[in-house]
Amino acid sequence: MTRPAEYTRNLIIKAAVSLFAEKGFERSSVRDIVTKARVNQAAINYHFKGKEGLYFEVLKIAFERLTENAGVDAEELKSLSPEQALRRFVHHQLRPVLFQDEMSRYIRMFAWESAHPSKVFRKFVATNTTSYLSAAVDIVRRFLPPNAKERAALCAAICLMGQCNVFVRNRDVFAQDPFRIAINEGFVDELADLITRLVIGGLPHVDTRLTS
Amino acid sequence: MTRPAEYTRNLIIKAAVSLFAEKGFERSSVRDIVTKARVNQAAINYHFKGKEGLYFEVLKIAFERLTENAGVDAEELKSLSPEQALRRFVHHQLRPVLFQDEMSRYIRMFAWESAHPSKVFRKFVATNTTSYLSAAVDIVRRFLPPNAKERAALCAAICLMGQCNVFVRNRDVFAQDPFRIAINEGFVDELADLITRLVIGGLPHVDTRLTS
DNA sequence: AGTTTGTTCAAACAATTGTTTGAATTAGGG
DNA sequence: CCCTAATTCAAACAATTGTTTGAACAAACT
Repeated sequence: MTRPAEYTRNLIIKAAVSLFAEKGFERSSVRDIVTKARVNQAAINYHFKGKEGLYFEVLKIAFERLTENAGVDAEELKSLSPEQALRRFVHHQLRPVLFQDEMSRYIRMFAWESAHPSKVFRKFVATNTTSYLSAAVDIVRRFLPPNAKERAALCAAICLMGQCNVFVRNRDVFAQDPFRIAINEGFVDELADLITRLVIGGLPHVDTRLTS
Repeated sequence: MTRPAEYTRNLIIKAAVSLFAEKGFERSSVRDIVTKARVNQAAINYHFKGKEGLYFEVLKIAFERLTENAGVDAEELKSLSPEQALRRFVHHQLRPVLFQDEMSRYIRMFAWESAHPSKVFRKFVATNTTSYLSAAVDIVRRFLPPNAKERAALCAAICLMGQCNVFVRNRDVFAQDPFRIAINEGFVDELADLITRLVIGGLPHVDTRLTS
């Protein structure tokens, strides 16, 4: 073998994560990916059975890494106060606004998916029993009235993610003309604080009507 | 002239609004549009100088209609209590989850843009002095501490829109498997109530730090 | 050494995209 | 009635997309 297969696979995955995070799945072409990975055109189809296969693999990796190295661990969650847990979570979600590290790229990928889920992603969440929202649901529920319906917690979690994601996706838009927000560490801290306060203040007032 | 030009233009615009609302600008092909409008392939380029020209026209119309027939009018706003105004606004934003009328389609188009602004849209907001966020900013500000920075109001408005938009865009996703939310009038009412309470409860706690 | 197996590569393929072309058609003004 | 200008139309174009092909290649096993 000219070059170990594993090596090429990793090159492709690394390039794919970078591009999928930057512009989402649909807007990333296989030619962009193979160019960035410095591998041959046909490599993606050989190793992953096509672009969608590659994406599925990437999603799997991202989900694993994110759950094992989440902002809040399942047990750690209980040791934290509800507010601390929420604050940590929001910070974690807003990470990709600022940083370009591995975790940020994964979060950003999911942010794109939350805007417009791809076919592959839907298949992915169908096979993965653990919802990618469950962390948010757990965190949110501790603020809700004890008799709040499960569905209310789900909707509140979706709202929470929506608020964070809009900033993650549109990072560069807000940096530009009509807004001119300087995106730096200070801004992210304050934004995280704003969202945290918003949610903490609001959640207890969510009533229990949402039909389950 | 075989058919009045105005007539064809309107056919195209109507079909385009429908498709842009359904899947967004990029995912709507000119062939889909001309098929739906029952006009010739070249008609879009003849009447609008290309797909982007058509979209710009559609955005202009949508923005006009939405501002003149907004959920809350600029003067009407003052006559309403802050809570009433917010509630009306949220309901208005959530409309396309349920209805398929003209206004809903416009709102849905902007919801797509809030997920990933197109080149055309950025040019559009650049030429339109009135921000498409200004209504949300006005509504949100009345809940903020009086000394809250302008930027805090902007961020809070973005959060508000983000919460509504995520449901508008993903309407059919939430209706399906992992969630199975029955999307009906009752659900939308309760969702609007949830978001309204969230925001009302949270906004007063937003502090004034956000650097301007 | 020779064969097999796994991997890379350049090229071509088929499908889809937005746009252009040039002739055909139609309505209105002289 | 004819001529001009506006509009429609079928066809082709150029560019981009994801995928397939078949030869070339390198390592491992017999």
